[in-house]
Amino acid sequence: MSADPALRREIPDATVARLPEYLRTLSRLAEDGVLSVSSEELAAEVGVRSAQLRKDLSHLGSYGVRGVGYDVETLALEISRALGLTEDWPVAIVGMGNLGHALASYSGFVTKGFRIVGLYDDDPALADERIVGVAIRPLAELTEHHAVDPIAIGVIATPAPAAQAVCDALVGAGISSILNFAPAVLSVPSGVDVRRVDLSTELQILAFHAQRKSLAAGDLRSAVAAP
Amino acid sequence: MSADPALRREIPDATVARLPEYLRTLSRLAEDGVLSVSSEELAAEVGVRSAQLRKDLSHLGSYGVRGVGYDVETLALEISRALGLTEDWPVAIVGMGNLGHALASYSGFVTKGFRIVGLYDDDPALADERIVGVAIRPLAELTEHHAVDPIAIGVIATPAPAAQAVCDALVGAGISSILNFAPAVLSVPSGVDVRRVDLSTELQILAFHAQRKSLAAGDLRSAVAAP
DNA sequence: AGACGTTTGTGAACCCATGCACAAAGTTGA
DNA sequence: TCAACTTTGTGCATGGGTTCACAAACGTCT
Repeated sequence: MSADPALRREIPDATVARLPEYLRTLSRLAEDGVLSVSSEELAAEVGVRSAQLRKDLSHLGSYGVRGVGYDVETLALEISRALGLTEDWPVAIVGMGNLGHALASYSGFVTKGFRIVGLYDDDPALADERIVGVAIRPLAELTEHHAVDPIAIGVIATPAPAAQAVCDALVGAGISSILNFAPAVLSVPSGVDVRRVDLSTELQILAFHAQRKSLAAGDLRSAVAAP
Repeated sequence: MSADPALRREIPDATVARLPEYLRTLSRLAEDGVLSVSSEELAAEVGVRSAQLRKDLSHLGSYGVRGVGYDVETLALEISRALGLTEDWPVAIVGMGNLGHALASYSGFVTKGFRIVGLYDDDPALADERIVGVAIRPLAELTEHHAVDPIAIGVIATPAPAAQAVCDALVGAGISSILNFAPAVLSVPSGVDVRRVDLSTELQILAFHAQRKSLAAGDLRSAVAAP
């Protein structure tokens, strides 16, 4: 009777960030032949509180059955729909160094919905190499390519100094969703969505906590000062 | 007169997550010969509000000068200290497929403080290959290696099904900081710190927002229901 | 020396996210 | 059919994080 809440209500960012994890776990359960899960069980698998899981799911609609739990198949489908994975998302990768190669051949990349349609690099040494059936082309051909076969998401896998120029090229071609692996802050017009994945940032955060642990563990060299 | 606040106070997680970005930007400014920045300028570079930057920095101590700003060199050093980057962090990578290779040769990896001391993979085809001067060894040698030349951080770059076993091996050897690139939730004893980086999660979040944008942009097919 | 302009550091208000606890709703079994 | 049990969906309280706004502190200029 009521419209799909995923299209009408606002889904909090924190929830959206967890939906892929729920979906992945549900897919695994489905493969294992599990038909139904309770919020308690699923939450335990994913590593969150059951109340949080239920509240997250409530933002997409009411797909559970009280006293029973959630149908695995149905819930997976509804999360896929909410995330937009029932559509097809053509992806282009710019920068085919080590990281670009790894991304292009990463199997998890090709999972539902995502499809690599373009690989770009200006290095002539890479020209016309093919990865997963897609040729590597110079970046200048991006706009032309995009006009023929539209790209929804651009992935930047270049060194940091080139990232802003590549980003400008992507935005200029009309791409408004960008995943940036370069350690650089990109400035983009409003309406363009950038997410950054940064290895060294993650390492530094780990280092911070490791340092905290080692200091807490009775390393009294640091107790330099007193009141 | 007072002790280093970084060692006495608690630094919020949200702040810690931003410190690497501040540090990177400060390093770039230092290279460009900039001696001093205001919170307003630095915040603009990083893409945060100046009040947030000041509050973040206030957690490490009081290193600014009112009416002037922050000394670039000093602030970079203090952030490095807070993050623990004045120490040396030996890193091991497990899983030398495409991603492992890319990580090992990633230049940003070797930046201050981090040093690759071990590469592991059980595939005999990779045995004794060397990357950046480090040999690839079978995972069974991890514990022995760790005893001789301690490893602070373990990086998991294997396929998802192998991730938990690798994680158990790392934890068993005594490593308590883990960076996980496999799309799997790892269960670890308390005291072990795991951070996950997942490409397909990031893509799915982008897809969600892209879908939202296209729905909002006058795509009225979806306006199915009305009161 | 003193007034003025600038910028930091932080108290206070707001906002979002998490976790608790329970009523509502469904199933199962007698 | 009805009672007992299970599990969802959610109102409410709690806690962190972000932003505002301003007093305190510093340099500069006269």
